[in-house]
Amino acid sequence: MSSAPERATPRSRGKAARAPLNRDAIVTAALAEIDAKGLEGLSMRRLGSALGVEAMALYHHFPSKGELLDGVMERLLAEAELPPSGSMPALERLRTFVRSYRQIAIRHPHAFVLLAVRRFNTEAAFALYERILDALDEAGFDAVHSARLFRLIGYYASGAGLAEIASRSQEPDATPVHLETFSDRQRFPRVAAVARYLRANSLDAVFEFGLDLLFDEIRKQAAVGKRGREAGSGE
Amino acid sequence: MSSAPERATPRSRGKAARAPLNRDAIVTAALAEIDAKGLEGLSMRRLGSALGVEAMALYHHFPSKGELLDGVMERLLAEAELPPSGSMPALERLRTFVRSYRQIAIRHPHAFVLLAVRRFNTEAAFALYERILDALDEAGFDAVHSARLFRLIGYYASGAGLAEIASRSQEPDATPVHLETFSDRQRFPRVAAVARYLRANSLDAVFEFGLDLLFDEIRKQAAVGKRGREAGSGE
DNA sequence: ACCTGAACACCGTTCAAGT
DNA sequence: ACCTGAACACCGTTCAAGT
Repeated sequence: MSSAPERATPRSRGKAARAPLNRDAIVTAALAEIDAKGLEGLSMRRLGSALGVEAMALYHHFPSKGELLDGVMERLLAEAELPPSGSMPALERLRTFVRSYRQIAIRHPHAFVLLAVRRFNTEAAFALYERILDALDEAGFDAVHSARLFRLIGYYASGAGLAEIASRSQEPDATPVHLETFSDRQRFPRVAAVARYLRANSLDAVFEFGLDLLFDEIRKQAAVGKRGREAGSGE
Repeated sequence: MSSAPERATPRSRGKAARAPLNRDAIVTAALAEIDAKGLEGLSMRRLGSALGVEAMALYHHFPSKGELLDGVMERLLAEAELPPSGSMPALERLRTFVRSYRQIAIRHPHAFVLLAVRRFNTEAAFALYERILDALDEAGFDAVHSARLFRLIGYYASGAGLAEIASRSQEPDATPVHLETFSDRQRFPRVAAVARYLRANSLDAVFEFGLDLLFDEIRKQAAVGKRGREAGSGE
């Protein structure tokens, strides 16, 4: 989805007649590059030549690689789905959000690391925060509990996404022991016994289990103690 | 506390009379470098000169920077505390583990990212898995539920650790909007209302809240449905 | 306004050589 | 066995210059 970069001239096929760059087009190319070659595979020089331009041209649109990566984060975040108020109960909307957040990791395993590691400091991130906190408010939670559940949901979504990446992708330069194929029953019998349920193809079930557990508890909290149940050590 | 690197000669003070390098000493220096200057600040060249050696000497002990980073991960993991069986109830031991895992993030904010982003493929990681799964077994869970709770606990621990990093450290190259000082009540009123409970100094309370919520639910599962309650879609 | 070219100060890693 | 030196193929970014 999201905005397609507009081509100014109809004759933009040779690199001579290229339309002028813009931030959207650069972010699109950067995400494609990361998806294809990994986060380490993105360099300003390679990105430039993918766009038919010298690397230094990019600095006219982004002051640094860091801000370009923030742009990629915003693009990823735009793939998160939080249904509008009224379409379904608040907690169901949040559940949908967490599911869609995990899907970002599955669709963009290399780029998702950015969401886990870099600060969310962009406008789009704050707009998303606002909507999540709105849903928690709608579910009846006060500021203290909204903050706590916001964090809890975030921890789970982030951890689940990272687990997808770790389970499905291979770090080529790492020590060669693999959970997927693990079977040393002598030394790690418990790991061997459980390994088959830890594999990547079990992650869907594991994720839904955890999500149910979390939201069951959240629902209970919403029904019982919400609004005004102070619980110390706020600041 | 882990092994101190042995100095072979008593007269090792000039760089001429340096004791021969070993993996432990290199990992110690690498972690110190990461703690001091961040993950991007670690280069084989700088690490070499910190050890009084050419960068290329390190390749005699580690085949690549990736395997060195695996060594740093093992060192970090050694700081995780999982009390021995019998010292306290199994679920309390796991709770202690999650708390200590978060402390790794607080002590080593830059290096912790490695634990979140790289695969755990080392011996030490598998040994830790084994002990966690042992505790879950002791608490009465079968293989399916052990796997699910193993993941759930991992997601929470990982997410909580990353939140510590994101909240406390500053990415200098990022877009300059900060939650810590946020107060745009016009555009993001809910964020503004909750911001004070999302700040870094609230994270202790938030973490303990989530931990209680998680382990309350885990305890209930252990009491009721454990051992043999199959729940579909295993493989 | 938008982009280029050269340069600066770096990277990880290979490879042959030294002791 | 352990380390060095030179080299290769890269980096992000600055700066002056071009159109």
